[in-house]
Amino acid sequence: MARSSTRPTSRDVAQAAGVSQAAVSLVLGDKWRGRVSAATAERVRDAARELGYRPNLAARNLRLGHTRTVLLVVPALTTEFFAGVYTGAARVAAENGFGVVLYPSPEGIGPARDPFASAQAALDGVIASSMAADALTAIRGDQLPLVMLDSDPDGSLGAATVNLDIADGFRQVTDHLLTLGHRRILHLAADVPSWTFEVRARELATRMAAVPGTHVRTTRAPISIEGALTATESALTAPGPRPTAVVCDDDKLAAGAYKALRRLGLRVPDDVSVTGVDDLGLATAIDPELTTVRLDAELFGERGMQALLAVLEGRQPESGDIPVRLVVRGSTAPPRAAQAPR
Amino acid sequence: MARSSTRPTSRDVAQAAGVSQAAVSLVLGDKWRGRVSAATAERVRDAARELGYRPNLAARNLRLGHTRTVLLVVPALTTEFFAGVYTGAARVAAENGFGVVLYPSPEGIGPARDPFASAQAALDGVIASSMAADALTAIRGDQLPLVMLDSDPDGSLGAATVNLDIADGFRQVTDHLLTLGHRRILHLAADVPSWTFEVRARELATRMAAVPGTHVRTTRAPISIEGALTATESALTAPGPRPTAVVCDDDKLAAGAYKALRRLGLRVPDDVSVTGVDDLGLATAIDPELTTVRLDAELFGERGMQALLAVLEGRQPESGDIPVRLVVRGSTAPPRAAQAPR
DNA sequence: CGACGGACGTTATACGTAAAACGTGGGGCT
DNA sequence: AGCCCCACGTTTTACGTATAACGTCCGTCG
Repeated sequence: MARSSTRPTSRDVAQAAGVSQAAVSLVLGDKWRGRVSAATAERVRDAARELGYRPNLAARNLRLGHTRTVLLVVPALTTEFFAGVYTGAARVAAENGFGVVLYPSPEGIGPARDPFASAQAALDGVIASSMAADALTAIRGDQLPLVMLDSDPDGSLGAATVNLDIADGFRQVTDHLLTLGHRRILHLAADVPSWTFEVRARELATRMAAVPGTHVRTTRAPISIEGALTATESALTAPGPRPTAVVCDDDKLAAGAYKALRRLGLRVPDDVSVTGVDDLGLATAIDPELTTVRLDAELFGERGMQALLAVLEGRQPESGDIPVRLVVRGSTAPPRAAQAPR
Repeated sequence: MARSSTRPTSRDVAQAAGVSQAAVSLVLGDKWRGRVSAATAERVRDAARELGYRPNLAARNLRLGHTRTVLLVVPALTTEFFAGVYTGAARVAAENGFGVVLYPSPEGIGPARDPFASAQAALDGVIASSMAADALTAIRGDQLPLVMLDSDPDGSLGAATVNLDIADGFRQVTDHLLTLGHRRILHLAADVPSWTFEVRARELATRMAAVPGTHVRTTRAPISIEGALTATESALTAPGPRPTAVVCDDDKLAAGAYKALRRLGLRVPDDVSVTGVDDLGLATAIDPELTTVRLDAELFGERGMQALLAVLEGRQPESGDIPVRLVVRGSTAPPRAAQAPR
C-alpha cells in the first residue's frame, strides 16, 4: 500500500511489469492482439491495477489531438428540461465513447468569461453531493481532494464536509407546528440513503419526544410527486387518529402530499398542515403557498468551493454549518381541535 | 482570412512574429517584464490575435501538472437546487481562476461508467441551446463543429440544427381550444429572444386568423412565476372582453397564470382555460393538472448528440423535426358562453 | 581598460501518452 | 538449405506548452 506521492504513470506500470512503456500502452489500449503475449498482457494489467494506474488525460488528449468530449451549452438556469436533454445526450455519447460536460452559460459569474475557459477539465479536486452516493466509491479510487456536501461530518471518507444546518431547520419546523398546537405529525421522508435525511428524521423524533402527548409516524417515498401521493394516501387512510400535519423532507414531496389530501377531500391548511424543504419555485406555485425551510443553494455552492480551495492550498477549511430559515406561508395553521373551544 | 486547416500553435505565432516559441509563451503568459521588450511583446500579441491563436489546453495541463478545474458531482436529476449550487460554486471558482464542470452522476446511461471518463474536456464540438444566445458569439470564435437546439433552421450560423416540432404543438393547442369553443385567447409569451418562441406566436396567430370571429392578444413575461403573475393580472384586468383561455409558452408561465386567476377570483377551467408547454413535474403538481404540450427532452438530447456525431464524421445529420404531443388534462374546458344554451 | 551586469532573447527540456518504425529469434515452406 | 514471416516486443518520436538554463550585446563603473 506504499504509494508514491505522485500519480503512477504508464512508465511506472511498465517498470513494475518488467516491460516497456509502449507495451503498457498497447495492452491498456486493447491493441495488443498479435503484438504481446496473453501472459504478458495479463502481467501488465495486474501491475496497472496494483498501482492504481489512471492514464493522464491531458497527455492522451495532447497525443491524440482530440478529446472525445463534447460541450452542451444550456441556459443559465439548469432546469429539469435541460437535465433531460443532458441525460439523453450523455447516453448516446457514452454509447459512442464520448463524454459530455455541462456548461451552463454564466449569469452573475463575474465578468463575461470565455465559455471555454471552464471546459479544460481533468481534475484537481471534486465537490460531491452526498446524494450522488453511487459515484463516491469511484471517486475515492483516485485520491483527489474531495469536499462532500451534506454528508456525515464523522464519515469514514475522511473528506472535508460542508453542511446545511438542516437539524436547526427541522427544529424550527417542529417548534412552529408544536406552537400552533399540532400533536400528531406524519413525517413524509425521502427514500434516499443520505445523511441529510437521517438527520431530519432524528431531529423531528427527538424534538417531539421531549413533548408529552405527541406522536410521529414516518412513511417513506421516492422524491417524486407520484411517490409522495401514494405514500401519503395510504398513510392517511391507515387506522388510528389522523395526523394534523405532514412534515415533508422536500417541496416536491409536499406537492405530492397536497394531491393526496385533495383526493381524500381534506383541505390545506384547514384540515391538515403541510411543510416542505427547499423553497424552490414549486413552493409558491402550488396553492396554498408552502411553509418550507429555505435552503440557500448558492451559498452552499460557494462554501463548497471555498472549502475545496482551502484543501488544495493546504489550509484548514472553514467550519460551521450554513444556517437555514423557516419561511411560513399559507400551508400551516392551528389544527381544528385547537381551534375548537377547550 | 486564409486559415490553415489545423489550429495555430504557439510556434506558428512565434514564426509570424519573428521570435522564438519561448518568447510567445512568456508574453502570452504575462511573464515578460524585463525579459522581452514592450515592442516585441506587442508584436507577439498582434500575431496571436491575427492568427486566432488559442493555447492547447491539453498541452498546458500536461506541462503544468494541474488544470485549475474542479468537478461538481450532483445527483442524476439536475434540479433547480443544484443549479443554484453550481452557480455559487462557479462564481467563486471564476474569482479564483478555476473552472467548474458539471458531472451529473449517470442513471440509465448504460453500464456504470467511470465518473471521470466524461471529464476530460477540451472540445471536439458543441451542442448549444438557442436560448443560451449570449454564449454563441464566443462559440463561433472557435470554429468548432456546432449543433444548435431549437434554433432557426435558416439561421446565419451555418450550423446543423435539431428542432422540436413546436409549430405542430401550437397547432394542436389552437385546434383543441377552437374545438372546445374558445374564440378569445390570451397568449402569455416568454420574454426571451429565441426562434422557438417566435414560432409559437406566429403559429398561434396564423391558425387563429383562419377562423373568423376569433381574437388573440399577446402579453410578454419573463419565464418565472412572479413575472407571469403580474403580466397575466394586468392583461386580464384590461378593458374589453375577457379572454376565455390563456395559452402559455411554458408550464412555469402557466403556474403564474393560475395564481393570477386565483387572485382575480376566476376558476380554472370553469372561467378560464389554461395551457402550457413542457410537461415537467410542475404540470401535475398544480391544481387542476395542466393541459400542456409534452416535449421529449431526452429524445431531443439524443438527436442533438447524434447530429453532432454525424457532423464530426462528415456525414449529413438526419433531418426532420421531433414530434410533440398535446396532453389534455383538467385545465381546459369549453368556455362558459359555449356551455350556455344558444 | 577590463569586467560586470542588465536588457533581450534563444535553446533545450520535460510533462505522459500513442503509435510508427524497428529489431530478433524460430518455425514452416519451397 | 535458404528464406520469409509471425510472434513478441523495444526504441523512438511527436503532440504543444512553460520554464530553467544559457547566450549575447552594450553601457557603465571601478
